[in-house]
Amino acid sequence: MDPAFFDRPVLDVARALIGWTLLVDGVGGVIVETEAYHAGDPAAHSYAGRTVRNAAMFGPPGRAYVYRSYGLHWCLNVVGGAEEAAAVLIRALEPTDGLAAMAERRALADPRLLCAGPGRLAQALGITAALDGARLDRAPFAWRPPTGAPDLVAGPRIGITRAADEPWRVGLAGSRYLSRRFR
DNA sequence: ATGACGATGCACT
DNA sequence: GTGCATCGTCATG
Repeated sequence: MDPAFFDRPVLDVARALIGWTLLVDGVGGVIVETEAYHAGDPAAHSYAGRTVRNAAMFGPPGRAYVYRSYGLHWCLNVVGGAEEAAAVLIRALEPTDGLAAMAERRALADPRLLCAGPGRLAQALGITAALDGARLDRAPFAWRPPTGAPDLVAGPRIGITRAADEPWRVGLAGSRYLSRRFR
C-alpha cells in the first residue's frame, strides 16, 4: 500500500478502500464498508481540535487512528485526505484470512458476524490502542488490491447525531458482510 | 423483524 | 455529570 494512496480527498479514500484486502498479522479480509470523516466535520473526532486521544488524526496520512468506543470497543480508522485531520472509519470486512483466529478472538464462528461493525472487526483482528498512530504500509499491516472495480453504494453514517444526513458511508453493493443494509 | 437497554472508559463541559 | 463514530441480549410484533 503506497502512502500516496491516502493523499486525496477523504471521501475518495473511503471509496477507494472498498475491495482492498486488509490484513493484520495475516488475519483479515476484504473491506466492504467505510465512513469518511472530514476536517471541519462536526461528527469528526478532530472537530474540536487536537487532543491526546485524536492526535493521530493530526499526523501524516497513511497511519492508523484507533480509539475506544462506548468504553468497550476499539475502532480502526485510516488517516487520510488532502485536508488535515480527516480519517476513514473501517466498518466491515468480508473475512477471508485467518478465520480460526478471528473466531477464537470473537468467541463466535459465523463469518457473517465476525467483522460486521467497527468494534467487531477490531476485536477479530486484534486491534487495540497499541496500533494507534502506526504506519499502515508496514507490519503488522498488509494489503492486497481489489480484483476488479467494485460496485459502490452510499448512505448516511451510522450512530452519529451531528451531520447525520450526509451520505458519507460507503459500501460494496450487495455484500452480505455489511454492519447494516443500505436503504 | 424491530426496538429498548445495559455494559463500560474516557474526553470534555 | 453527560455523551458518545457499539454490541449483545432480551423483549415484543
